[in-house]
Amino acid sequence: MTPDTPLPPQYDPTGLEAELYGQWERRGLFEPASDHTSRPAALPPARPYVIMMPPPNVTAQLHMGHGLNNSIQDVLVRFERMRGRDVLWLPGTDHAGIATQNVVEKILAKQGKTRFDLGREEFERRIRAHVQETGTAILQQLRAIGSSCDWHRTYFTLDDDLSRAVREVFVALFDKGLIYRGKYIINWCPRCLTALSNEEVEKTETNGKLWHFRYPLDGGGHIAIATTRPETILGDSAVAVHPDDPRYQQLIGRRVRLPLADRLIPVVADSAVDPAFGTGVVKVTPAHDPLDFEIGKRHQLAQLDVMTDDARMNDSVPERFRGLDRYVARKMIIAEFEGLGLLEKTEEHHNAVGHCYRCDTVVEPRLSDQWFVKMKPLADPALKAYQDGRIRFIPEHRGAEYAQWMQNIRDWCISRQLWWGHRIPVWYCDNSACGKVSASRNDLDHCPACNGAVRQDEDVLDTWFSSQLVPFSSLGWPDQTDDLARFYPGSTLVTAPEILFFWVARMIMSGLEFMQEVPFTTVYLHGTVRDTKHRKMSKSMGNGIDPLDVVRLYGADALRYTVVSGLSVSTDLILDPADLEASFSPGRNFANKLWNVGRFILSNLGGPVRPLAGPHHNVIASAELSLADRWIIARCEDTVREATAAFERFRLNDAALAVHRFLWSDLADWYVEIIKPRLHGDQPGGDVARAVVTQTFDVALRLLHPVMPFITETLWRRLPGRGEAQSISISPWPASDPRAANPESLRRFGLLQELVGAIRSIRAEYGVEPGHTVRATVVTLGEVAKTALMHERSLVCRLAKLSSLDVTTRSSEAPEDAATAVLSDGSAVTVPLGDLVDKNKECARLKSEADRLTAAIRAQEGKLGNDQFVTKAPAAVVAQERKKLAAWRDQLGVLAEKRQRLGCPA
RNA sequence: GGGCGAAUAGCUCAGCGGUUCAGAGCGCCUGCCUUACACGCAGGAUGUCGGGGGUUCGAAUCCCUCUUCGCCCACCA
Repeated sequence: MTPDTPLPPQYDPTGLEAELYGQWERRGLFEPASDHTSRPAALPPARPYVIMMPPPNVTAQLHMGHGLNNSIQDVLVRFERMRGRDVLWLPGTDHAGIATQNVVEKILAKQGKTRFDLGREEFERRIRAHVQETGTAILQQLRAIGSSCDWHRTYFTLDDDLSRAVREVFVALFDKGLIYRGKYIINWCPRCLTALSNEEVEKTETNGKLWHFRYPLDGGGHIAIATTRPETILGDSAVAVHPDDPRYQQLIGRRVRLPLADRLIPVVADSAVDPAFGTGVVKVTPAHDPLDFEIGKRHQLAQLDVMTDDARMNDSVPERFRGLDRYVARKMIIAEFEGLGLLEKTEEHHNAVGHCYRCDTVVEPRLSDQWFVKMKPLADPALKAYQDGRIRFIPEHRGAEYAQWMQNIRDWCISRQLWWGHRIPVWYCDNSACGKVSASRNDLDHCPACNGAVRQDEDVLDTWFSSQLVPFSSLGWPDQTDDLARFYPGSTLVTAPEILFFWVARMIMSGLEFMQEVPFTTVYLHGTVRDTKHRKMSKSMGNGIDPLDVVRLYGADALRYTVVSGLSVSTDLILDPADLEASFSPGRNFANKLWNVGRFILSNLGGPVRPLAGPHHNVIASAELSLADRWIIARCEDTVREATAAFERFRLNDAALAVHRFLWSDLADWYVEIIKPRLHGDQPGGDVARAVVTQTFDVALRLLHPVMPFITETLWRRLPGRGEAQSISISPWPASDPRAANPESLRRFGLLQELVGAIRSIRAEYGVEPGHTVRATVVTLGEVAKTALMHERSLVCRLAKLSSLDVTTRSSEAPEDAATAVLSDGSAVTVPLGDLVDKNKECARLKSEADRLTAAIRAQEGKLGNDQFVTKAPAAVVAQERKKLAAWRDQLGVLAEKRQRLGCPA
């Protein structure tokens, strides 16, 4: 669409948005280059504004969560760009180890194959091919919603550069003694066949059972234990009681015969046992429970692993259990205990069971050799950064969560038994006499100690190990690049609270460790997108909304407006997947309204617009300005201040709504209506009106641009003196100009609006035909108000459809039989009844209304006179019915009074 | 089991530490195709601001308590 094409009456974003985005991108407007001559002078501080996109999974499709997150980021980015900051918004994708591997394994499964059939190299190749195919989709989709990222700096966490950073970090931490390998209880996903970090386990409250079993004591008698996981009984290597528990003193040191397994195990005393839980006796299974593991260590107990990788019973258990799934084994074990008369009782018990965050399988605590990062030394500075105020959270209370996690941090299990990811850069010497373990930045082909053969660790690193580095790895670190110097640290991080610990906290820790500075100063955690039942939107639940559908049907601007105006700090965004119209039509309607105000203004400019005086882009009060002119300028100024402050405080909804109110309620509904005659030459002041409307509209477009970039760009370019060569996205942010503020005009015009509204109200109440004019008299409280109103008499007459307007300070001059309304300044407006109603028709109408009411009152009286109703119905209902009756009686009184005043026949 | 947040019109939410704060959008009702817009214009109805108690001249707004939702954390087997 060229600037000369006439604008159609309905805004249609189709095609237009993509075209504009292409132009912006081609012109490099989203790059932080400083050579845009048209870029406004930077406001202090001149530090670049850097925002780091939470990297979506490389194979992900855009969903509403992305839509929300990126809309917010883009609003902030565009706002700061217009304010003259050197802006970098760095986009990227995450290789998402487990998730991506799962996707490709699923595809393989359809062909009846597993990754083991293909072998590691071939499998990796397949994943790469898959990523290649789908990998750019999501970044392309981000363009569709207008995200103004710098696509030249796009990163992928498995890129060579970023992989180099990963090795650097691993080796540095290893050398510092902060990375170690060891055999501990870790969370194992029996479906993904890998270890998980604590954060990757989602605890869900489940209604389970607590079984009480009897273990026979060696030498007679028995002892009762309680467990939620009978299948691990076969791995028990002791029974523990609290050392001070008087009930069990004599048992300590004795032995019990473990049923089914038929082994003798000791009764030990350990203060980790809670005497109040269950029977006060706990079975100790060091290989399958973290607490038992600790107890086992203290008492040198055997660690007996009874399960396979995929959570079936292994060969260390009696033959009849071997190969059974853990839950089948559980049932069988319970049944056998029962058969032996050793099941004492079964209690209902609810506890939190861990699930894999990728596949939702119940996680098995399991003894395993894994790599860990010692977190305490990294967490302490990160906690301090928050306590010192170097990092702030929005909303603030999220900071407490962060602090709590940092204070109770546990070591991070970073090895994953996957094939898709950064392979752990550790080589083991095959020479058993040497056995050196080397972490290395470069691949090793021989042992640095003994020169013998080496083999690399088979495992890969947790995806988040690389994600945590992107604030600097994406800028070229470990090299000291110009980008790194210029853009680290960043400014704001915008993300969902779900990944506060996965990602945000770890970025802060690694940033402090390797860059000696926090990676960003503000963490804005926004809400979650939910459906009308407040369930989180997700593809698997089938309650998702595809943002691209919304873009197609309503436009990206409508999507962004909906999201931004509907989300306040610390609340969730509720959308109805079954009714897109309800959710997104307000945004579309606003875009269309804007479009039509724009069309109207543009088509009435009639040539070059005379610029008004003033250094800023706001127009300044001058003698030629009418009350309405001064009012809209003052409202515009208020809106500039309000929107700017709101954006600065992350209150994007407030900003959006402020501009919405200005454009729709003030500019369109009042100001444009008021200046129509002036524009059409019926009244003087046309030039002034054109100048004022153009400049206030220009300001409003710029204020709205961060939220609705496409439509504002389209309209803005058509304003006088502009063209395709210019872009609103790099136009200066509207400056506040104190001279434009005008409380007196706001007050006066407010009264005028009230007056017009009051007269319209009266007209509507009496059902006056739209084309019919009436007379009105305003009684003001003083001469000042009278004079002021006299100035605006013709305006009020037009807006309220009056044939005449008298203004007086004497109430005696108001008509006797009249409808009256009192305004907030104490003045009163009256309209003679004779103008409002046709006497005969009105009398008839009042009569019939009164008759209807009388009948209703009789019926109601009957109802309330009925004892059955009064005694049987709920008190609230009776009260309500009584209230109704009273209201009708009052109404009847009012009607009677009206009839009397009109002089209707009785 | 700890910690935190929320409860305001039928729906989604504002109301930013007391005194034009009882609001917006959607929905609903009435009337209008008024030469920018029916994705619109004008007018209108609706809430003892979750329950109870307290502080105060005055509270949706501050304090206490209860109820109901939601989130985070947690090795009670």
